[in-house]
Amino acid sequence: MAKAARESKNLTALTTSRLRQAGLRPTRQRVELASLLFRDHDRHVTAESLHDEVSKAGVKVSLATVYNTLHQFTQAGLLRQVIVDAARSYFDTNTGDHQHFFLENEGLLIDIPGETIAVAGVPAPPPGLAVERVDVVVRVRRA
Amino acid sequence: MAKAARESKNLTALTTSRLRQAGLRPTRQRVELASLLFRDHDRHVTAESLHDEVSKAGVKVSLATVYNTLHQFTQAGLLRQVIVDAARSYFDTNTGDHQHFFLENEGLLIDIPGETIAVAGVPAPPPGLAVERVDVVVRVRRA
DNA sequence: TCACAGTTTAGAATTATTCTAAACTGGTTG
DNA sequence: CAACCAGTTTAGAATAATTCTAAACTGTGA
Repeated sequence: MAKAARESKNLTALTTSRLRQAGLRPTRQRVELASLLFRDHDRHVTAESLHDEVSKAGVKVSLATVYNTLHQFTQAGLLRQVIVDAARSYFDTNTGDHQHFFLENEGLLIDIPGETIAVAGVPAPPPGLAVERVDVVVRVRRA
Repeated sequence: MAKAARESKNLTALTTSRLRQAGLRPTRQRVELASLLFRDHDRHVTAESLHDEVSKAGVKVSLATVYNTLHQFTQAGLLRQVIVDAARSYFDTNTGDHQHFFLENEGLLIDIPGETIAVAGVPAPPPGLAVERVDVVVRVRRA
């Protein structure tokens, strides 16, 4: 077996067990999307961009499935949704504690490691409410 | 002239000059929307919510005009757009330095004064980019 | 009072996203 | 290993927020 094929098989096997552990049936589509997504640990995709990517790779997956899958992965804790743009939703393969630069012009997200930024003085939330997350978005533009 | 009418006339006059200063022609619709918006200094509205409010007040303004006006006011620096919800855009009458609690369940925004929260350690942006704003959103839920 | 640039508007158009109902497919069972 | 079925995928319709368009209207300066 050629090296590339061996690696691909390996990736598929890894992805499959990762999905199973997350309680998701490893269907062809989910394995293919997950393989693309989790190849790198700091990817930021849009439903549209991921659909383009998977399509260009010659794989046939409907846009509806991409949406479904992104939401399922998010619920399973494999992805995190990032809300920075009124026009579309981003999903981040980095689910750990971290923040973002957002390039408003290009619609590009860049991770800022969690230890880098410190947010002090967050007041106690109104009674009966629990803090779920503190998001910091550093909006930047081409000067 | 009755007290209420006198106050209303006063508000209208104030609003009118405020709009003129912002370089916006004080049309009936703009004056009416501005009067509602800037009565309080910490309002958070949605195009839909503002349109409902103005309609219930018996004023006839189209939804398209509400959208136009919110964007014009934002460009003129009278409002600030807040992006916290993938489903809709919020506009904030507080344009100063401050942050927000966002009640995910209710879709409600609450201001956190600018001095309260301190963000330290924001890294220099990638070359050629300038920081435009640092947004902090404290997402909370009913416990 | 006139004229016109700037506004408003109804309704169509657009765009991201979700829904629906029918076809399909992993995984399990006999 | 064949049949079954709950869970998935899909095309296309539906939805919802927002923007666009072209025609009617209105402040404002002369």
